[in-house]
Amino acid sequence: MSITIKDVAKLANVAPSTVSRVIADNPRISEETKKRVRKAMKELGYHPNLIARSLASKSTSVLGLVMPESADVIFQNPFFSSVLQGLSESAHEKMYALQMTTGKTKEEIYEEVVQMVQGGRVDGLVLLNSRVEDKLMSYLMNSNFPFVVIGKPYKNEEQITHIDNDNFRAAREVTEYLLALNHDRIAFIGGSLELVVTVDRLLGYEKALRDANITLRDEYVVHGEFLEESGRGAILELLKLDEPPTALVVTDDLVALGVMHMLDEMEMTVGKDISIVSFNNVLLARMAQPPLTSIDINIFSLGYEAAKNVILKIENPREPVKRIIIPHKLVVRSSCQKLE
Amino acid sequence: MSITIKDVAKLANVAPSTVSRVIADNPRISEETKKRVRKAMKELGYHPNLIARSLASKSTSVLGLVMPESADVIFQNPFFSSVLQGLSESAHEKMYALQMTTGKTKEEIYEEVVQMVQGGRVDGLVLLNSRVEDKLMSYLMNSNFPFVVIGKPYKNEEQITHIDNDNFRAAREVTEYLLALNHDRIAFIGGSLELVVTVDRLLGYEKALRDANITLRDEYVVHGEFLEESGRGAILELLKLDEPPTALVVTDDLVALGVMHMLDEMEMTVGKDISIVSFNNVLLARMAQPPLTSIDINIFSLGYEAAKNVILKIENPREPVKRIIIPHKLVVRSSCQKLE
DNA sequence: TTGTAGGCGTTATCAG
DNA sequence: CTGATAACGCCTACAA
Repeated sequence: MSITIKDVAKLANVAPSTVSRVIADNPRISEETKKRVRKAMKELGYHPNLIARSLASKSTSVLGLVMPESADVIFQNPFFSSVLQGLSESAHEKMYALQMTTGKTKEEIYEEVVQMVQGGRVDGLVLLNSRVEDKLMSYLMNSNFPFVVIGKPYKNEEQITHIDNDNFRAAREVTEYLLALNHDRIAFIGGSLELVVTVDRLLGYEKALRDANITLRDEYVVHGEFLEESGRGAILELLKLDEPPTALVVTDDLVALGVMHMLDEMEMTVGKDISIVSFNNVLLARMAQPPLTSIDINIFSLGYEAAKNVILKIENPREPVKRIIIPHKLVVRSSCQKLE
Repeated sequence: MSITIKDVAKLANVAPSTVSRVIADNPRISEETKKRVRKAMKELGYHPNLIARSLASKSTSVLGLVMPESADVIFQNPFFSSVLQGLSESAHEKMYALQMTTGKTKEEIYEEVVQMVQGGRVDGLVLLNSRVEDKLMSYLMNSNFPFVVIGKPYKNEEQITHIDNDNFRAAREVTEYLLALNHDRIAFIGGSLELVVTVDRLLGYEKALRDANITLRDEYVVHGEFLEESGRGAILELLKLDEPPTALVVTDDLVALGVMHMLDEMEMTVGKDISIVSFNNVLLARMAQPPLTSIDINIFSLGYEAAKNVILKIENPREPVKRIIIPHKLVVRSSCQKLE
């Protein structure tokens, strides 16, 4: 039997409602009684029952994090940790707690989210939008529940607040970087095409080539998972070609690492025999051998801004829809060489 | 205004309490009314209010994850992702949600935990026990609240259920492995000595040397953070010695990577000029150049068993204290060489 | 400035 | 097998 507001009230010789008001720091309570009540709280070691409070006030101060389907892939990627760190820091500043979904399939996650939302367990959601997630988003839009997505929503882009990089431009820039190094046989190794981020980056790559009057070749574009394994398969295909590429745009550091490993087994030297640029600039990029030139997309900020913006939405339901673009930056290391 | 149990009751022509019983699948309700009630729930799109349920039943089906202080270090380490994945999977199987602390300092985290516990927000806790955390643990023990720790508690080991590896033995084994390769100048690069895991591994290392009749040298033992940077500083010190070590036992893959990087800059070849074994066997170990020989400590299982065992404690308050040892395994790759 | 009373949506206890 | 009714602990009109 734990200490309730009534126990405090009794000890302080006031009504329970007064105690409640003191907790909320209601200005209409005299300083004197506030002091008395606070003393009683201390004495009894009182801590408010957050559940009861939530029930009465219909708000929880909890943020939900919706993991993408096939979460095992994301758990492997350092990207996730950094987003989480950003979310955590932001949530903490605004005194929100963080709760995450644990489901694996799309259906499980959908059910979990509905439970969270209808069950009143969270005040808002951050979607780690990986796959196209139609059903879930339309549900949330219809129920008018506060949420933001990290990445670009597959559709209804104009009606959903989202935090993203300008992936199109970033990809164009890295490709132009390679072009400036005199490469013209540049291949693209991407994640699943179901992901908007992959598409954006692919388009940026294509745009840069087209602007440079270089014909696009289908054989130069391959796809896989955001995992190290997929990099290995991809590179094999590319090197079998009659005119193998001299440079690679890889959409993820982890994949790039797989590529490099494979290349190494084939006795090709990255930064000499072949050039690589990749995306995300996680710790691995710096630690790779040779260190990878990579686009830093500021992952922490993606998370930080995401949490900040759901909270904005929660606290002001008429907060406008926003599209927040986190800046990126090319970090040049030594995985690329200038061609003569 | 959302659908409540009363609305369902009205539509199904029963009392609210009956609806509640149907939700709980109480066997004393006739199949027929169950069917009727369920139909009504479907029709109205009813979802139970979990907050209200929690208030009435005094249980939340939520697990709390207590992050270590200075969480930024752990966020950088792939170790964390894997533990989280294990926790998530286990929690999901038992239909528990997962909520994590977001505080940064020891004090903030303590306050957060007290709020969670007294506030009734979680049914149990998993402590990612990094630093010595006296105050928090004694609070939890005194309040008799269900919790387990991942790693070995600094004290009260016999009274706290914890999930750990046999780090002493693991360290002894890797050291013996190096000894078998004819190394006798073996150094130890460890994380903070405040961490029990570091101490255990150091002791194992020392034991192996002593058993082999090799004198311990203080200069051969250096410490840092569980971060890549600390590896760099550590190795510099060691190589300045008159008799620099020929082999290194490093307590974390990330640190080992830092070491390797530094070594590389100094034009020393790992696996030839110097041998390295490390701990954890995260993805990076496999991807390193050369691939790192590392002790696989089965991180996923640490998380999985942790969640499983708090839940056991929650559901049976008289569950005995347990010490669960997750098996480890030396994964030999190519970072070590046999000395002639 | 403070107290009273009703309600938040469930579950649990007791009757019947 | 089912229905009232009283908690659960807090918040918030409305009164005083």
